[in-house]
Amino acid sequence: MTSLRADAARNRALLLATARQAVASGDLSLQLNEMARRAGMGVGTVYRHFPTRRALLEALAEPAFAAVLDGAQNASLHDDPWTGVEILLRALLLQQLADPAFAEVIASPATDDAIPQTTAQRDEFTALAGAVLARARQSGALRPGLTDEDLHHLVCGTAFALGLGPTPLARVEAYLRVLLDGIAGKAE
Amino acid sequence: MTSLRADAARNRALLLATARQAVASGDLSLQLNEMARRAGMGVGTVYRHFPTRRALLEALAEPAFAAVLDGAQNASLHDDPWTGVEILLRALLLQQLADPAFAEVIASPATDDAIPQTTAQRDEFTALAGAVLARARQSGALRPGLTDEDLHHLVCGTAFALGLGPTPLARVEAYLRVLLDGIAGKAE
DNA sequence: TACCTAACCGGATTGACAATCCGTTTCTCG
DNA sequence: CGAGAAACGGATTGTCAATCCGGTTAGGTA
Repeated sequence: MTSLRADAARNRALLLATARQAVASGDLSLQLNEMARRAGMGVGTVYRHFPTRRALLEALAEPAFAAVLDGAQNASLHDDPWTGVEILLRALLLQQLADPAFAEVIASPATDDAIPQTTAQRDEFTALAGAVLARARQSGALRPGLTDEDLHHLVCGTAFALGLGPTPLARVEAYLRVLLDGIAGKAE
Repeated sequence: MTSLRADAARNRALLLATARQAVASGDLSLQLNEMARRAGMGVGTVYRHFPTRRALLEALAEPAFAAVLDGAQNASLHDDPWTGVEILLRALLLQQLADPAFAEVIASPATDDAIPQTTAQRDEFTALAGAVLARARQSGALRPGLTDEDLHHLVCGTAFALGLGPTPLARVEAYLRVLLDGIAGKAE
């Protein structure tokens, strides 16, 4: 099952490219019928590769997810615990702005019907972020009383807030500063 | 137009009650066909009263909107500018948690097809909130560089973040503190 | 009360879209 | 090259939003 048939692989790639372009042009609806039309293939083909809109969404989000994992890795390697938190949260936030598909995936809870890739990435992220946050908490840089989950939610909320404005990228640093100042421990 | 015919008024009220119950039970989809079925009336009746899902949504949000206006009024009357901001933001946040319909309305931009009631409430809120925030800015209690719109978005983002967790109401104060600390001026 | 008309009601119908199913075509391996 | 597995395509079915118009009712008037 590891290797798809040649035509299947071609169609899958074409489909992903088509979907990515749709998302890039602001259409996050990812109507599978429409994707089939644009990619010039039958509806059945689309549904075989991605049984649901969500499956397609998760496949699209995969690279952004990988980028965040890189960021989390960096964060955990940095000497200063608080700087680690900054790096982690900035990476998570920036990727959500860069890729709306990723934003939707990361904001929704893990489900059993997620594709394996996504589940694995999510687990790895939880572990890495957990380490970064634990260290910061230990050092007193992080306000007590906020769980890892709280912080995850707050970053997603910040991405949502940015999305309400006309030029999210122009305001990232401002909103990020609000968040960081808000979650910092008093000892900072 | 000020006074509906008796049957029309009755149906409108019944419809609103049905929709409110649907929202309260966690169904925010507000499918107008479904509302008609549950309220025991024809689809046409529903569509005459509320031509679109959004019209119904805005009608539902009206009381919550009024409550926020009250809160904003209070905020503007309080002596301390920063306390005014706290009151304002807490009211805005709490109403979003209490009424998902209101949350959706307040998070989306003003549109021309909004019902007059909503437009009026939105305008009044903008003015009231603007006064509260201007005073706080003047006093240095508010971090510079954040517009009224930014703050509006940040509150909506916080509501969104709370909605990602299982028990929003239990974490309101924690998240609100993060937000307030984040937007406070250094002179606080 | 009896009538008239504007306002309102209801649900059959149309249109758009998601999702499935299966006969046909294409690939791959021996 | 031939057989069988895998993938393709699109007709079809089911669901839901939204419209349209013939039938019904409220409420004013004489």
